Amino acid sequence: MGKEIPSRSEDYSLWYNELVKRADLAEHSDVRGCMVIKPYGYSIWEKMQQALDKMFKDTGHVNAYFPLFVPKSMFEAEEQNAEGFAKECAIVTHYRLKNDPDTKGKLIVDPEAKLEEELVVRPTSEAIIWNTYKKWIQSYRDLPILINQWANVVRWEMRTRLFLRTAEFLWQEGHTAHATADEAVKETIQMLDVYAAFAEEFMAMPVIKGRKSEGEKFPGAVDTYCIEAMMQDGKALQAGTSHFLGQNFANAFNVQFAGKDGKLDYVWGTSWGVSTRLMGALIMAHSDDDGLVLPPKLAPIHIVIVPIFRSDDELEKITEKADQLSAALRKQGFSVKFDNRDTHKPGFKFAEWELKGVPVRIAIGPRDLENGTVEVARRDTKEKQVMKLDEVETKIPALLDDIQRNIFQRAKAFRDSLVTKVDAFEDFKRVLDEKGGFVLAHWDGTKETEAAIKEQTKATIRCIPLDAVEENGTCVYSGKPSVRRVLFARAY
RNA sequence: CGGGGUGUAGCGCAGUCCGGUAGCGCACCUGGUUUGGGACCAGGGGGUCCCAGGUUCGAAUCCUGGUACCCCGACCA
Repeated sequence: MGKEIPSRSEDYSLWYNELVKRADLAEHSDVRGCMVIKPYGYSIWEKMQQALDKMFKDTGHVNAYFPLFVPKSMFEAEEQNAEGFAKECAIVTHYRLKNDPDTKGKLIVDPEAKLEEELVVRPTSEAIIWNTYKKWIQSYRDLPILINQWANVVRWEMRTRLFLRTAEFLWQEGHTAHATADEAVKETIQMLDVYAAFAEEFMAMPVIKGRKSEGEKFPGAVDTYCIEAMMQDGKALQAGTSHFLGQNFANAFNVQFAGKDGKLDYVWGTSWGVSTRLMGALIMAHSDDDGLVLPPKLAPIHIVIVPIFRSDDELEKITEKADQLSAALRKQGFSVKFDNRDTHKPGFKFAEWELKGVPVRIAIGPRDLENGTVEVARRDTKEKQVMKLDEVETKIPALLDDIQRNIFQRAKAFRDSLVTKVDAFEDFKRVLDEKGGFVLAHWDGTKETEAAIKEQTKATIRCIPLDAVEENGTCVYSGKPSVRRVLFARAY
């Protein structure tokens, strides 16, 4: 293993790939398009899951689990959705292998074990879930249904990248059913708000909430809402989506309920999800050329204590102090690692824990023992300070809070600096090429213009921001009238 | 799925053009000296050269096919 990872400015993609591997987050498996999420990476995902799961529960949702396999006929029931995903579905056609009669020790698919009906490996679960909801819903008294599931899904991607796009990925998908359109829309927006709050408060990643254009929305949805984040290379990343499904799936699966007046009506639906892609967002939003920078709220290890010693005797004395300090910090709910390996020098450990993004490092050496101090270093700014040993346990919580806040502020200042209003198409192209980031521009609302802009600039409409101000203008491409600016960017 | 590149020790790479004993750095093991920002010296272990065929006395090297990954495009969370 070399010492340095490639720098962001030299090769951003290489920096990202190397960082993911070197920080022990994930690696490519020998299965095409699929990755292994390693323990350190998975523990960050678990932190995300815990925070999100609590937010879902707090808003009245419960968890359940639906099958991985969806019969093809069930999958194709909602046509828009089926068409949208058709090109990237894995399909199970057989249920048995047998010994190859021609080659000893090899197996072949048993041609006699062909399934009556093929099974689609879920790229998303609307079909099986609405097929199930049909059995659960008769009356308005059965509504709403507010269910989430944590699951894996498969989308057969042509080109994959660790965390950002893999053939199989982990996510959560919420699927709710409501008696009125109004209630379903409120649910859609509520979950968008949950995602935005999670991104900003836990991931320390500022996001822009908005609605997708017709061309970018989820197949099968009436409206798709999203949160859009900005990465350090000036490309946007969709970090979460929340869909108002209207009655599309209820229609497709014939899910009706009797209202108070006894009349039958189709059920209104929503679905919403975030995936392990958030890991990619987290990495690209904050990390630097020395490695990961993790917000304390998602860091598996908050504080690492590194002893500096020459003799066993010194280590013993330092260990005593470190153990006391660890106990006091753990009591406050922090995760503390005492790195007492005698096989590596302190400098090596400093670099390694920086690579892994541990927010706070405490070094204790012979000088500190004499003076009753420790050296405290923060990962986000790399600043060091000497602290009285007996003050550490009271000062660390504020320091971690400050790191969490600072990471967010830094990301927000960066993001804000990359939001540019433009009115002329020449400027539009120039800003994308020279500066990158988000471009706020007027759009005439047609898919032809959207497609033409994408064709010529590689930029897509990321969203129509929910807080967009109503202002009269002319479309940056066609010159036709427009009433608000929309958010463009090149995106992951 | 199209264009380009790469696959050689755990990791990063040289060797391939021009066929002839498989190398380097890091990591690993042993011993010693070290330890406040990625230690040093000495010794040592480790290889189906991506896979399958072919050419050849002989293939990491040449030929054919396959496969995986990376970059650029198209598609997409």
